[in-house]
Amino acid sequence: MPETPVTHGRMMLMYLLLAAHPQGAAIQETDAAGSSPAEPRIVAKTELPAVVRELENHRPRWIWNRAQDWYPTLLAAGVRLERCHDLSLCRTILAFSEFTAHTAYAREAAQPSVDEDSGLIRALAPPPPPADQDALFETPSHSREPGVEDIRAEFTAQQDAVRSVADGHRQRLQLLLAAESASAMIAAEMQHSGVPWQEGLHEDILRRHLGPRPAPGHRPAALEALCTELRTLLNSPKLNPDSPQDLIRALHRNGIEVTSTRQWELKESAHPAIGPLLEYKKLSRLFTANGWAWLDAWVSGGRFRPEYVVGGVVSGRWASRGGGALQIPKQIRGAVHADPGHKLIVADAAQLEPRVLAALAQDPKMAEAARGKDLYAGIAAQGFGGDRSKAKIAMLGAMYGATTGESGRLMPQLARTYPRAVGYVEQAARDGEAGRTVTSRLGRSSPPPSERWLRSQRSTTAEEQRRADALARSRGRFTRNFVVQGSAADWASCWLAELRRRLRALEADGAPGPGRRDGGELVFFLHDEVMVHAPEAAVPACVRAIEEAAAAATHLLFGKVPLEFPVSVAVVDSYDQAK
DNA sequence: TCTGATCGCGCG
DNA sequence: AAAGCGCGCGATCAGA
Repeated sequence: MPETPVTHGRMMLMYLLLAAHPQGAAIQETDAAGSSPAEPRIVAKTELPAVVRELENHRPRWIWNRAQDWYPTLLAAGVRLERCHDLSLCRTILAFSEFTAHTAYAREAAQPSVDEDSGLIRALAPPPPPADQDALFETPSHSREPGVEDIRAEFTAQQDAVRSVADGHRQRLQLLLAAESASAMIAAEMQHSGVPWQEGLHEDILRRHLGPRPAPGHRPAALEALCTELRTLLNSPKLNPDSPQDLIRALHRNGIEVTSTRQWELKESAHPAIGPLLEYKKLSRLFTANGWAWLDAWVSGGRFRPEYVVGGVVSGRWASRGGGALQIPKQIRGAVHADPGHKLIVADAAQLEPRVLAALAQDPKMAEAARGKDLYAGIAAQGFGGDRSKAKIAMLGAMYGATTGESGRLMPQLARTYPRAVGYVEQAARDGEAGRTVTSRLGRSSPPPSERWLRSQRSTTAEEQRRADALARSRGRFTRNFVVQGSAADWASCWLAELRRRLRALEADGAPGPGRRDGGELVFFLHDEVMVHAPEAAVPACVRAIEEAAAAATHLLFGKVPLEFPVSVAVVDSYDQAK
């Protein structure tokens, strides 16, 4: 492998392709244009971590199909990398972005059938199931793993596509691709570190609410007692409260006229059975979703290790698989607990989405309302007679497309005060209804309408037309929300990436030592919230890093704007102490 | 007995 | 107090 290229005294960025090879892996240097001065180096799987660690000294950008294929193994071997380009995630963005819609790349990439056997096509499909023990029935794979030439070709094609984007949009798109790739690394690193979780504390919570762990197939004592009580109160000795059908029949027999068994509807009734029923539902949820079985399945060695799916939501948000990582209930957050000598730093971007909307729409009046820490209070003062809850409902209604109820009624009032902000989401809704796509700040576009949707819009009969209109409005609500949620996801990705960079720098600043990590570690991310697990001594520096990263993200997305994106930071021992 | 849809609820 | 976005997941239920 050649020395780090140096030009005019400035270090040039080195790109290293990393691809599968029959003998393990192939590594090849390349430049931004995709040409390579040397032959690939073939490395055995067992040697890979050492080789990669050595090459990392050149601070290259690693180009791979999916971070998920390579990075977890490297992390397990103690290798952390600085930057990468995740072709698979970037492909998905470039295939649908309006910024690249004019390119041949997008036309081909958006057609999954075109290159069925490049292996790269998996970018557009769900990832393959985890390797199964059932290798006997392995389907003959017609999509081979992409080799180093495939990787290079894809990288070159992506670079070409990005280069052809108009000035202004190009920089945003480059930022999005870099942030998305950084997210892929962060997700792998979080999976590796896990969320600090004290099983004992979790079990305490379960015992307190449910009683001791029941035998398999049985309800815990607290649920059993409530079930008995409900059967008596509803005169239904065989009632299964877990069955909505069974339950609704029993409720009707007792004169409780509900159309569903949702809690908000049940709360309307004053029947003596409602209290215990709501209690049953609450505890049942705890038992089935985050009870002992969950603890067995997902927590080990004091860590909760979920799987994050970067780009798993079309808007750019992360999704997760297994363990419901993005739905940790408030009820059990007490089990998320810092290690001895450590703290959890929990930070969230206050009212991120409405602030993003104000910046997107460049609404001066709403920017003014956002001057203080509490945007909803600002909006309330300007147009809702100081009523914060009304202001919040109106704002959420604007971003989600509410038409009825209080939220819908408040919309005209909001539109009068903030014509630009409301106009922005209204335009996005009209675009969606007309079948057009919409785009986030950094260039992630909503998917085009499906064939079925387009067919429905050409319907003729009155009944069909009515349904088609409903579908159009539904798509309008989606695109209306997409511009806000997607741009907020853009902001959050930049925040994460900037924070990761700063935390790495803190580590480097510390006294040297083998395997030393005292700069604080990102352990959790939830749309607009991050959690850093840090030694107490590092807490102040980590808090600064979080705040600086937020300011950096704001500047990266919007440049100089008269608008702040404040983060609220809590330094705590356990997650339930935050907020 | 298995599979996919539906309900309901957790999170932002 | 209650209808409008995005998700994952477990239990139940309908249909094969």
